Amino acid sequence: MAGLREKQKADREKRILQAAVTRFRADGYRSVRIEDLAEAAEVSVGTVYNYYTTKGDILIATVAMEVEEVLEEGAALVAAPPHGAEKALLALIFGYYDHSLNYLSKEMWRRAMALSIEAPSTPNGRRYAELDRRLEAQVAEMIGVLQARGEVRGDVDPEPLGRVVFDTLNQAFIGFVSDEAMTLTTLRSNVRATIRTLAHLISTEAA
Amino acid sequence: MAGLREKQKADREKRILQAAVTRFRADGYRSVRIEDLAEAAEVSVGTVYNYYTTKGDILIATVAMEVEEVLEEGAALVAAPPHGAEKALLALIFGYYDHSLNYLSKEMWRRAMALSIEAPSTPNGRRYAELDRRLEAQVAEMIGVLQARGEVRGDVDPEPLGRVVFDTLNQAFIGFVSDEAMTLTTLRSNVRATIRTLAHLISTEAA
DNA sequence: AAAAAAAGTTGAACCCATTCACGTTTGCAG
DNA sequence: CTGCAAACGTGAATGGGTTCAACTTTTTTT
Repeated sequence: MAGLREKQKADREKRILQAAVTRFRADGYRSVRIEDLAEAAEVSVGTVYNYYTTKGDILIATVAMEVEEVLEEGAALVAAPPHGAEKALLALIFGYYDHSLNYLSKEMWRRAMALSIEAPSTPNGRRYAELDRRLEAQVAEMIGVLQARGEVRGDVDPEPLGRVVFDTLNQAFIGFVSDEAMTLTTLRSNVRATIRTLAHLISTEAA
Repeated sequence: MAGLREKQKADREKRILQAAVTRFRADGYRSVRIEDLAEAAEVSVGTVYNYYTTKGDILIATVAMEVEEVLEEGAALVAAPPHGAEKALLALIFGYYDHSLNYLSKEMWRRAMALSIEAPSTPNGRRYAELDRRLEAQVAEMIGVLQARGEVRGDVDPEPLGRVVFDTLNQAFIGFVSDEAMTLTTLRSNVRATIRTLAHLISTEAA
């Protein structure tokens, strides 16, 4: 299991990914050449391609790290959401947003999203789609919890609703990364307006 | 106005766009080289770049043609929507969908959408975003009409609701073009499920 | 109508992501 | 410990979008 070869492989992969996270953020995804990464990771260009099938693949790997963390934080929130549909949904969504620039720049997000649309059937595309699916499921799960608590109308199915909420937060996020000047504060405020309307519709009449 | 130079310019641009629509659909966006388009349009590679700043730009021009037509058809529907929120919204959305493959293949849509996300601040990206904005506004407009007719609850703002509906139909469409095997029938049925839930929430209680 | 300016065309050169034929290292059998 | 096979690393070559300096054509000026 832990032969020399295995160890070297793990080492090289880690060095490449590390170089990618650093350089992509520092110099921008586009302007980093594979040759730069190879140099920083002390391997050859060919070797980079031995570990990642495309440049975009390296990016997806870093996005995946980010989203995995976000999902974990989200799970904690879903276990005990704040009271009220609006507050609870916004807490979850803002958690996603606030975390989103930890490892990734807006440019990196744009490229990653573009990639997932453009090449959905590649391993990378599938991987990104899978992350989206899990985020969507988490939103639906939270709606289910709120429903069980009697804070959301019982006559709606959490699954399509989760999709609607996810599509909304996702599209707002695309708007955010598409505009270099937009702050997280503005993003939050944009999405709050939309979610408020939705929350109003699905809340039990108590409001 | 109609000097020789103007005429030649219009001619060349039309030939390039025509070549693009034809070749992109026939051979796939990716496998068509700029040199191919240049040859088909009887100009040089450099001239193609004189009319369109990137390959993606040529694509956006064809997408724009398609969406302009769709908006026109949509306007007719908005003027006199079918009765009931669900029916009316679905009629509008299905109109969009049914038209979508007239000039464009799924691959072309994927690339165009990816482009709009990846390069939102280029003229092309802006242009695509503008088309999205107009589609969204049209959905909101229809909701407004339904509200005026008393078929949609008066206590909701059509604008955020239009955004939610648009985000939903857009995301479903992305799912459609991401899966070469998916039929329009399946797309319709997917979106029907989600829109039904939304329509249920916003309809006047009469239901 | 000749000359100069303006506008547009051209295709070879450039840049990079990606590939691939070849060399090197590791694991393992004898 | 030796030698072979498999796995892996290497970097020069390839392909295609994009750029740009030189050349043509159209328009304007005199």
